[in-house]
Amino acid sequence: MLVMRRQSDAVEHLIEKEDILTDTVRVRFAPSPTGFLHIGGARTALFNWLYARHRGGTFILRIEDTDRTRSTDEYIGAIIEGMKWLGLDWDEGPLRQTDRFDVYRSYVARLVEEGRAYYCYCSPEELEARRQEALSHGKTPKYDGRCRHLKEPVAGRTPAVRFLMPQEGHTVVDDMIRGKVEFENAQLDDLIILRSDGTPTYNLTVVVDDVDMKITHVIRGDDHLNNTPKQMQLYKAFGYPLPRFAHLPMILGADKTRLSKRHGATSVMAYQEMGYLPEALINYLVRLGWSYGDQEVFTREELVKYFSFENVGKAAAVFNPEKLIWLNQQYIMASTPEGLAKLVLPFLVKDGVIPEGEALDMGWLASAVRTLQERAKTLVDLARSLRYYIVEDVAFDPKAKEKFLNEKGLLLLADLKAALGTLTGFSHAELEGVFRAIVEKHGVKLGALAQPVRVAMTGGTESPGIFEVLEVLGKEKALRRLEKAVLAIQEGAQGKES
RNA sequence: GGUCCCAUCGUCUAGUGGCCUAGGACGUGGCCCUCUCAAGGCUAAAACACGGGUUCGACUCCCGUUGGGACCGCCA
Repeated sequence: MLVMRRQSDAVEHLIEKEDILTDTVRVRFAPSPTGFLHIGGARTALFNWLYARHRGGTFILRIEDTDRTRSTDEYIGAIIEGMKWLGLDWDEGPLRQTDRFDVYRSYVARLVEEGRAYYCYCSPEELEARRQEALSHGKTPKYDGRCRHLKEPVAGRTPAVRFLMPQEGHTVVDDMIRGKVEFENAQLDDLIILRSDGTPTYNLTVVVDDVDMKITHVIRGDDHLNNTPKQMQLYKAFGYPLPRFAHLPMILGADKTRLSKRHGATSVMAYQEMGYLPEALINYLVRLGWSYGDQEVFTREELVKYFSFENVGKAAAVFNPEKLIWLNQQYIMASTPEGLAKLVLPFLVKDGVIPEGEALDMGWLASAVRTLQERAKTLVDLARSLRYYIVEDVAFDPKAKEKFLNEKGLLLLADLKAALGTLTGFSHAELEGVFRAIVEKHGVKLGALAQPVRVAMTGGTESPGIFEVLEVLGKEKALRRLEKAVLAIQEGAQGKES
C-alpha cells in the first residue's frame, strides 16, 4: 500500500500537479486579425505551443475575426507568416469564426429560450452616454439592466442580446499561474453576446469555440483575467466543464506601460527585417516571464522539455532590446557559416551588394561569413560587413585613410605588395610569414603594417584578422587593392607638395 | 472612480522559512588577451519598495501602505 502511494505520487509529479485533471492537452492561440503578429501575441502563441508540445498535446490556430469592420485577410496572412517564421506550427486550423456564425446564433437562441439571455433595445449611443455619465461622476460604468424584464419589443429598434449575469455569490478563477482569484458576481455586467446586426461578440464566441474545440487549457495574456469570471458564467449556463486557465503576465515597454508602437518595433516580421534569427527571438520571448534556473540559452528541444507553468512568473516584464541583440549574436555565433550564408543572401540583395538572381559561390560566401560571424549582432550587420569582401572597389573611410594610408605606410605596403606577388599560396600561415618578415625588416610592430593593409582591403579600421581577410579576398583582389592604396598615398603626397 | 493583478540590481530573473555576506544574465566601468574590431577570460559598481505582525529565525508566510499595470466596449 505504501509502495503504491509512492508510485502515484511520483506519477503526479511527472505530469505536473496542475494538470492531473486532464489527459489530452488541447490549447489554442486565438489572435484577432486587426493587425500584424506582434511581440505580445507571439509570446502568447509561444507559451501555448510550448505547453502543447511539452504535453504531447494539440495546438490550434483560431482566427477571431468576429469584428468584421476591423478584421482583414491581409492581417490573417501576416499572422500566419509570423507564426511560420517563428516555427510555431499548429496542428489544427487556421479556423475562422466568421465561418461559424450559425453555430453561435444557435447557442444564443438556446440561452434566450432558457431565460438566461434577453433582448436589449438600448442603442449604442444611449449606452455610451450612460457610461460617460457614470464615469464623470466617478461611478463604475455598468449596465443598469433596464431591458432585463422587458416583455414587449421596442418598436423601431433591432435588439442586441445580453447574457443574464448572476448577481449573487462569487466566481473563483483557479489560475495555473496566479492561484485562486475571487470576483463578486455583483460586479459582473450583463454582457452583450449578440450584436444588433446579428454577429456574435468575443465573450460568447471564445467560450463556444473553446467548448466545441475541446480546449483543455486557456493560455492567454492577463489582460483577460477580468473577463474570465464572465466567461465562466457562460460555461456554467451552457452546462459545460471548465478548462484550466493560465494568465500570462504582460510585456511592457521601457516606460512600463503596455508594449506598443511607441516603444519601437512590435511586429514580429519587423525583427526579421532587422536581421534577427527566429530562434533568438523565441529564446528572448520565453525568458520574459519564464525561467529555468540560471540557464539563458536554450535549444528548442530544451524549451519543449523544460517548459512548465510552475516556472512562469507573475510580474509583468519590460522588453529589453539589448538582451535580444546579445541573444541574437549568440545564435549567430552558434550557426553554421553555410546556414548563415543562405540567410544573409536576401540582405545582400537588398543592400545592392549583389544583383538579384546572381549566382554567388556559396562555399566562398560561407568562408567569408565564418570570419565575420562572431562580429555580427544581426544579419543586417553581417551583410554590411560582407560588402567589402564582395564588391570590386572599396571606398576609404576618410579618417582611416588619413591615419594609415600615409607615407609612413607607403614603404611597408610597397614591400608587402612585392612579397605577396611572389607568393605561390595564399594561406593564413604563409601570409603571416610574409608579414612577420617585413615588420622585422623595418623594425616595427605588426600593427604598423596590419592597419594600413586593413584600410587598403576593407576601407576601414575594423575587420576580422588581417590574414583571414586576405585569405578570403584571394591574391588577385588583394593585390589590386594594395596597388590602389599605394596610388592613393602617392596622390596624397603629390597633393601636399603642390 | 470601481474591480482585479503585480512588486528582488537600470532590465530579465534565481530564491518555495535557516543553504543569502541575496546567485546568474543583459547593459555599464576596469583589467587581461590582441594586428583593428569583436569574441573570450577575470573583475567592479548595482536590488529584496515601505511599515507592522507570525516565527527561535524572514527576500520567502499574513496584514496594511505606497507604487506600477490591466480591465471596466454592440473591440478582442
